[in-house]
Order: sequence, then C-alpha cells, then structure tokens
Amino acid sequence: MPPDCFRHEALGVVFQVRDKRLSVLLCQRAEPPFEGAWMLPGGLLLADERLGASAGRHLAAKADIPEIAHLEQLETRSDPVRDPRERVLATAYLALVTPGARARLPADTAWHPVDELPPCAFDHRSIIGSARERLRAKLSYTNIGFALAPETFTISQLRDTYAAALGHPVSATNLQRILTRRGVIEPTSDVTRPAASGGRPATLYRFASRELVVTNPFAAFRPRGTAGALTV
Amino acid sequence: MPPDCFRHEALGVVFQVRDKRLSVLLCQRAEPPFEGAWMLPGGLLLADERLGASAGRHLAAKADIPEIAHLEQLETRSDPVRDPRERVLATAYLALVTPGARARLPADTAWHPVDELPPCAFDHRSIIGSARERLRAKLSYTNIGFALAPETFTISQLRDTYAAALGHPVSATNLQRILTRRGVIEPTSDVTRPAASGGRPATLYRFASRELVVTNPFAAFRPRGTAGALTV
DNA sequence: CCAAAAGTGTTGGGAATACACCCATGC
DNA sequence: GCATGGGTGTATTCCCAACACTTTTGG
Repeated sequence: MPPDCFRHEALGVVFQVRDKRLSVLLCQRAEPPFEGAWMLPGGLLLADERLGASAGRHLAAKADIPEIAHLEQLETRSDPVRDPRERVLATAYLALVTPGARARLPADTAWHPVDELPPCAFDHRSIIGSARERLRAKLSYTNIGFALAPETFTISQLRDTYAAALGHPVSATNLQRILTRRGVIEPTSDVTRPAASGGRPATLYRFASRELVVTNPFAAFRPRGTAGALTV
Repeated sequence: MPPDCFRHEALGVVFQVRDKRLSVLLCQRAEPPFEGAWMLPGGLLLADERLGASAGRHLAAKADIPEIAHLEQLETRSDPVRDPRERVLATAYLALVTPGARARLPADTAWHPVDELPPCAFDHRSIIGSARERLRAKLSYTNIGFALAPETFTISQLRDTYAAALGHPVSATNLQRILTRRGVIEPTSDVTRPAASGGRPATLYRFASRELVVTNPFAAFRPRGTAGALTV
C-alpha cells in the first residue's frame, strides 16, 4: 500500500428516543482490540462509494434499520493511532430514526441510553458526544425534531421527545406555541382518546415538513427588514 | 493500490478581510484539469499526519502565512469523481487570518473577494460557500471575530470587519453594546488620534479572549435558571 | 462656531418563559 | 361532582434594532 493512501470508514451515530431516553445504537466487539467494548456501527468505504451512502449501507447491513429519517455528516477523525492496528480515517454521521419501526437487531447489537454509555472502543465515546451536541443545537434552530417523532403525535409526546434529546425538562405549553409560530408543526383534525383515568382528548399534530429546514436563522447584527437579503 | 484505499487531501479556505471585503486565498492552476481555474490551497495527507496539521502545513508551504488565528474542520467531500483524474477525498478547513501580517505570496496565488470569485476548479466554489456560511453563523453566537480583527481596533474598524464577513451593513452602536455585554470585547486605556478632518478620538478595544468561546449557547426550550445544568 | 466622528440614553418591538385559568373527558 | 390531562390567555423578562442626543476633537 502506498504511504499516502489510507483506509477510510464511515460511522453512524444512530439516535432514537426509546422509553423517554435518548439512546444510541452500539455493537459489542468480540475480538481485540477493545474486546467486549462497544462501538458505533459502520465500516470501510468502498471504491465508487460516497461517504453518506457508505454510512447508510453499513447501517442497513448491521441493524436492518428500516428508515433513517435524517442523515448528516458530523466530522472526520484522523488521529493516526485512533485504531491501534492500522491507520483508518473515520467520518462520523448523525443518523436519526423515528420511534416507529423497531429494527430486529443482531445479538451483538443493542440500544444504550446516552446517559449510561458502556465502555466504548476507539474514539467512539467522544464522537457520540459530538453527535449529541449537534443534535441539541439543531433542535434549537431547525425542525430536526421531525426525525425523532412519529408521523403524528400529541404535544405531550413531543415534549418528552424534546426533553430526552435536549437533556433538560421542556414545557409543553411553550413548545407548542413556539413550534406553531415558527410553522414547524401544525394540528391535524384528529384527536386521541383519553386514558382510562380521564382527561381532555389531545389534538394530534404533525411536522409541516419532513425535510430539514432552518427556522431560526442566525441574524445577529442584521438590520430589520433585510430578512434574507445580502449584499453579495 | 488496494481498492478500498484512498488518497486524502486537506484544503484550506483562508479568509481575510482586505479593504473592507471578505477575501479568500486561491491558487491558479497551470495544468489540466481545470487549467487556468483557481483552487483552494492544500495537498495530500501524509502518513502519521493529522488532517488539521496537514492543512496547516500546506498553507504554510503555499503561502507562507505567518499566523492562522483560527482553524476548524468544515466537512469532508467524497464524490468519487470530484477529481476527474483519480479519486481523492477532501477535508476542508476554515482558516482565519488577522489583517496584520501580509504574507508574501507566490506568483500563482492571490486574494479574491468572495463576492467576485473567479472560475474555480473541482468542487471548490461550493466549499467556499460552506465556509462562508459557517463563518456567518459563528459570528452570531461565538467570539470568532477575534480571528479576523487586529490586536486592538476601534469600534468603527470592527464594524467594517463584521459587515464584510456577514455581507450586510452593521450598526457600530449596537455592535459595541452587544459585544461588550456578552463580554466578548473590552476597552483598553488607549485612544486613537482623530483624522485631520476632526472628530472625537476613538477608544481602542480588544477581544477579551483569543480562543474560540461560545457566547450565545443554544438554549431554546430551556427553563430559566438552569444555565448550563443538564439532567445527564 | 461649525463639522465630523465617537459614544450613550432611551424607546419600542418581538420572542421566550412562567403561571394562572379554562376546556373536555372518564368515572 | 371531581380528578385528570390538554390547551389558551396574559404577565414578565430579556434582547436587540433604531434613533435622538451628548461628547470630544480639528479647523
């Protein structure tokens, strides 16, 4: 192998909100190095393959994940000794899946709440940290929540989803108003039936778009009335 | 060369505010492909070299840039045919230099205002666009302006710097108040001498820190009084 | 005194959190 | 009727753009 030529892997940080906790998909290693530790799903980049496609392919192969609602590139790690066996560059992807379809997982693969991560192989723990930061930030200024929520949902369910992903309590009252004003969510004509204990039926909402949209553009120091206009 | 093994280059998007315009450092190609078009400085990753160090090394070699005030990874491009000769992955870096030391440039290298880019080779034009977006966003919620401003400066000078980088007019009045309130800039005890036409002497300011600091954390949906606390 | 440039005081609008209150259902 | 959960109205706070006004210099 020529000296200025490297293997390159795509890693997926797959987040799903499960049982009101943000969880990440991990695979347990059966061999050294890091035997018994947990690693992010992923694998080597092939010739004529793009990194995003490679991440998607490995996730589909490893965990039979039915549908990834959102996939975006995070960062590339290049420490020459991040893999002690051989140099491998790694490009990490943030992948979000909705709580609907539960994939059948191989025996070595499981969901782990991000608050209770097991020992992780390589630099994967810090990659998960980066992914979490990215998710937290984008929840604040985009509609990225669509990729963590089911097709329709009540505001209470959405509050639990946001609270799990953000890591702090969220007010259902304000969540509804802010996301509605921004045009991120909209009510459907359906309502839920209340539980046996009673209570008012909840309106079902949906996301207005299931594509990533920036709803809160960075606008510091911009004069009024120049919403998107630039002097380009 | 094994089929799952790739060359990898580091590219630098070097921004500097020159003559009140945001400009990027480009090199003109002397050979095909894209002969005569302009490209970002950069070059191949070496064994035992990290990507950030590689970007810095190529910038130092190409343009003798004395000091890069800020360097951060942008994104990795992996289109198999982004280079028509051979597959090369590219990781782009955002590099900011202060208007002080003017590097001596080779004959094929020059600064170009980002509003009037010449024809660009490969996917470099879109990479410059990504870099610009990143810079615009970070100016809004971090102290990244330190990397585009000289050691000390008047508010008017800083306004021109921000206006150039953001691409829209900026109010000196509000810029001073906001950055002071956030603790990003602070006055020195020095003042400038007014021009021959008169005017009040301007206070010289400096950035409180010359390391990247997030001053405006994403805090949507967070209850008051939980500034940084998370339920982790 | 006047022009020019810098800096401060003040106002108004918009957005977000907090909280009180009303609504609709099951038992 | 009452408990339970859903939704709305309203107050308060904070941030920031806008603009008038004051300060400090040179001629």
